[in-house]
Amino acid sequence: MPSEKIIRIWKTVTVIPKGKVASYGQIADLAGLPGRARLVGKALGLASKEMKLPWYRVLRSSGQLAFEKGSLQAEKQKGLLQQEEVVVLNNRVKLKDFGWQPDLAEILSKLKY
DNA sequence: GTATTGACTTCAT
DNA sequence: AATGAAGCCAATA
Repeated sequence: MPSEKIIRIWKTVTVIPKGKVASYGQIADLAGLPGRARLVGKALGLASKEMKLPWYRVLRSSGQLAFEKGSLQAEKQKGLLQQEEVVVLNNRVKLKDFGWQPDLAEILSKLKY
């Protein structure tokens, strides 16, 4: 069984709005796990199969996709993002344009601490 | 119990 | 812009 922390990360990822992206660190923070960016990556890795998570909306803090350019996963992620009108160029997204800026109400209503 | 490993981040070259 | 080192800490081994 996954730990509570992992579950919380999954829930948090679910809250990312369509057409927006968030960084691993940001998700960690929102999940109440500051400094646990790497755990977010691990959580997504566990969930990638079988679950319907918008894992592809999670990027590095730089806006870079977490996967190597040209990799199967990177291409797949790019396609999924573009399906949501998110522009991906040279393996990266402009956070200035697509970065998610959550407000407190949105988080509280969907996560329920 | 210690050691290594990350779908990371930040700061410093 | 591109590395690299250090920091991070739960999960694995």
